[in-house]
Amino acid sequence: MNLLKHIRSLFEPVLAELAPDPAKVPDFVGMVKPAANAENGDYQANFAMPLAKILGGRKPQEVAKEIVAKLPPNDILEEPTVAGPGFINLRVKTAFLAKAVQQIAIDAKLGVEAVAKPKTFVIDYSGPNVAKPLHVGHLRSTIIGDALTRILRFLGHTVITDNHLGDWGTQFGILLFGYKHHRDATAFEADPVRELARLYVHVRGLFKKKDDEEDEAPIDDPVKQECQEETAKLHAGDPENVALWKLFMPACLEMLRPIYDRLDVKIDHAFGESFYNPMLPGVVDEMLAKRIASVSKGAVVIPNAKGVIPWTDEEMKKEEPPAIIRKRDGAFTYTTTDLATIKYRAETWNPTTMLYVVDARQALHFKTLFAQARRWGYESVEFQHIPFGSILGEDKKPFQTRRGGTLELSALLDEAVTKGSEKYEQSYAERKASGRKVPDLTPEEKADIFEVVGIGAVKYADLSGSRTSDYVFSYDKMLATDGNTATYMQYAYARYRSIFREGEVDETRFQISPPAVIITEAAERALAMQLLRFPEAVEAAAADYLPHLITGYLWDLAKAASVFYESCQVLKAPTPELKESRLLLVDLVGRLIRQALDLLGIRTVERM
RNA sequence: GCGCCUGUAGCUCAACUGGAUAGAGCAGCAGCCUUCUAAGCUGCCGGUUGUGGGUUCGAUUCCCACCGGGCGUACCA
Repeated sequence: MNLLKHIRSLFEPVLAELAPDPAKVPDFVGMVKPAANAENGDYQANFAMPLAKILGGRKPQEVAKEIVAKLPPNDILEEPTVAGPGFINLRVKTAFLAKAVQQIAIDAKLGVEAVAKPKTFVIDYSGPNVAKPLHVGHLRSTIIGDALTRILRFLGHTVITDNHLGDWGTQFGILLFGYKHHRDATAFEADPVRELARLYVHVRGLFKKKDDEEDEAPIDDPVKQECQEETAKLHAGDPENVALWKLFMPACLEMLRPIYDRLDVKIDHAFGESFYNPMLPGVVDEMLAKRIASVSKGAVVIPNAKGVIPWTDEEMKKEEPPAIIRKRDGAFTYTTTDLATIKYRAETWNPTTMLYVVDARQALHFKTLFAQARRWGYESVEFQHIPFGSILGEDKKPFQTRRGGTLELSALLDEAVTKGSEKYEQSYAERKASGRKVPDLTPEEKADIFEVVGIGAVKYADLSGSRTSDYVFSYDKMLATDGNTATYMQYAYARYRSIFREGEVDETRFQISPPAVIITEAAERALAMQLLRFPEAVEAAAADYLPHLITGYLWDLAKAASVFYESCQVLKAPTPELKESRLLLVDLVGRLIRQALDLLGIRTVERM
């Protein structure tokens, strides 16, 4: 049950009666919100002020009082109070809280209801180039895309994920060149994945570097030119190169496996660029036939989002550029591939919505693409670019290795796991030395903790900031044990879980027959309130594709749980009934932390 | 030039999309362990929300101008 929605629905009939324009009622209903300040209650309604104005300058306080008086009888809210310029302060009845908390205990989804009208989403994310290791640039797309997938599915939507692989690009030229000139035949036979990875790195090493800071070779680099020729031959259908491409592909896909496994990311499909390659001429023909595309300067272009193709130099300065779908030399572009992809996805899965979790820098590309795809015949599909900011180093410059190259994702994760393990071991030793309780852990359990903590830290850091802004990557900050971090949540989880071991309590029984919830202390009430807000957080996160609303919820939950845990004894509670009630609260905190982290793709451990 | 994003405490970030006295964490200061895991908790200090206008009962949020930062601007993806 979504408590906020529930309360809003109480006001709806009253507002419908009062508001002159029925179309405005949902806006007013939406002005019931969580209280900004807990001293003012649990929720607050802010619609009296604007409503008073519409009603011809009545006094807001009077309007507020009238609404309160007309509120239907219910067992949810205490008598609302009117304060300040006309705020209506709402306090949920404690008895209702207690009952509602008991109810979510038997719900596997902890109060989150399936949406009334499930949508079908196709989500495009991650999109690595095969034959090339994943690097830091793929991190955000992969993590955010995976989190959104989990969140939308949790709400009951159908989500189809499709990894738009770069499997037809210049990186294959590098492999083809390497295979032809530098391969170790026995090594390839024994382990093609490893040998191809070696060849890729080896050939990249043969490129002349522009300077030490850049990973790019100059255009006139002889090795690079040969690689490009190999790519061109592949695209032209050269039998030898096509055969080699087919030979390489399974190994290339295999190279991606470990990193996705490690990130706990599963993507349903992987229709890459190569899959769409045969469809590209048809796309261009169709666009020309429908008179959407035109020939400009030897290339075939589609108009910008405003439907304009700038022709003169003057226009080009003012207008957004068109998008090229066939270059002067006859080659197609990624816009062409994206159009073919839209067509295929629309025809195959008939989705309501297509999401593209892609770097904010490609905003213009998607703006143009979506506008023309609508004209092309897909106006009923909701297209959404889900942009995100760049990852910056602590120097505020694009995140790179110390030597300036792009950092491989596996190395980044290794570093996070290593740093996490060092911190953990140090803390573990200190805790033990000062006589505190620490769990006895096998080396395997410890290794698992390090992995869970390290990967979790990277993901949580990425997801906890607002999606659209750039974020500064810092191992120290993400692995901090205090503050809004994965480590903090994971530790809190382990701590609360330990109560059941300590008290030899089988907490699984709470899911079948939860005890009555007794709320006496302020900390218990505040925690109960927070336990019930999970649906609000999940629904808000899904509505705007903002995972950080879930980390925000987690943080609020964790703080409420801390206060409760410090001020209320659980195992030594004054009465058996209170002990049961508090055990249930602790169990729910644990389940909520685990579930919320799971929606973000982050794991927990039972002991740490 | 045009367009998009961005500017909040010393640092890293929030602020539920227009609501009440702008909140957290770190850093700094002062406290809490004969233990339900102290990787924890409590309190204090810290702000002209880049600047100046406007819209209105009310602006960090919306509009305009300016300043600073980032990114994008047709044959790479």
